[in-house]
Amino acid sequence: MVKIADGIMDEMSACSDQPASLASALQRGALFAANCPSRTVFKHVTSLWGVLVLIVLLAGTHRFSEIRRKVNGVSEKMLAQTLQNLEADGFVLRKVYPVVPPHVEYTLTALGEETARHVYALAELIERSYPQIAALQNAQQAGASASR
Amino acid sequence: MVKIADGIMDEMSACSDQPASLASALQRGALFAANCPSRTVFKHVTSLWGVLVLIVLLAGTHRFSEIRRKVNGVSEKMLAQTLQNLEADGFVLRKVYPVVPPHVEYTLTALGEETARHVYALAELIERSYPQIAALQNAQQAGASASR
DNA sequence: GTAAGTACGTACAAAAAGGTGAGTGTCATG
DNA sequence: CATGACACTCACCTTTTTGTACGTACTTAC
Repeated sequence: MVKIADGIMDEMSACSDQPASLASALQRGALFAANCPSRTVFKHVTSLWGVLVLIVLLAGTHRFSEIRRKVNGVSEKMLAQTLQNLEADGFVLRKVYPVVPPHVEYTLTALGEETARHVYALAELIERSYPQIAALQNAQQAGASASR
Repeated sequence: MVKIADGIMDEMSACSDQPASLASALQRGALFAANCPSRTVFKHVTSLWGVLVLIVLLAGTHRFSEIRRKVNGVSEKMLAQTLQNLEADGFVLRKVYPVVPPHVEYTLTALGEETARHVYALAELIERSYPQIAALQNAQQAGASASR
């Protein structure tokens, strides 16, 4: 087994509730402790809509309704919320042109692009291996129905 | 801007509801279409508990309560559910020893290890860049309160 | 003049996720 | 002899997330 996870493991006990002395630990995040702010950021990028938006924006700047058309099934409300979160976290840049039919453009920041590439790699891996997964699930289902 | 997202973009219109002729397209997943099964798998690995469990298991085989102790804040119910999902998707292997105090071990499969490495890379990136993100959010908050 | 597009905000309702506390059966420890 | 550990499961409840439908302010197209 790999041992690369030991580093992040040591941060587990960080991120407690004491306000004064542990401020730097809090700043660093520490995904493993409960009630940690970095968990929120993580949820923003790994939520389904967050992921899909990041992947769309990896192809270049888009307008609101362009994203909406590409990401099938997202409601306007959810898309607006997702984009606001990603903007607040510094992953996307929002540029408003004060013209009469509103025109807003969304672009990835440097951090957003790096994040999106990781997310994209993960999405691609799952897409690639989905046939195996589906086959496994069918096999398990068949086995379950055979055993009852 | 990068153009690597164009490949997955072409799959957007796949994954429709027709049962017969598009079975192979359905098998391939196509994360971008609505109501697609690969979205479910994706949600399993990118949910907060899913992520943390994968990272813990990257360090090696663990028992149920070991995982629970390492992943702060997870309830027994959620952990059981998460592990069942990951097992059904073929990311973790569950090995039961039929001994008198129950003994169950969880290990990553090959697919699970590959996935976990991607997830871990993403988590590490966010952890690393969290200080910047927090600083940005504080700056935005300060700007907002200054403007009102 | 009516519809549609643009980029959202808001109110309400539905659905999903998550927490809580109990119970299972056996054994080791105090 | 009572408690706790083990690995869960179940029923019930609360919280969070998400969807739906509508409104906005203005313009272009039919």
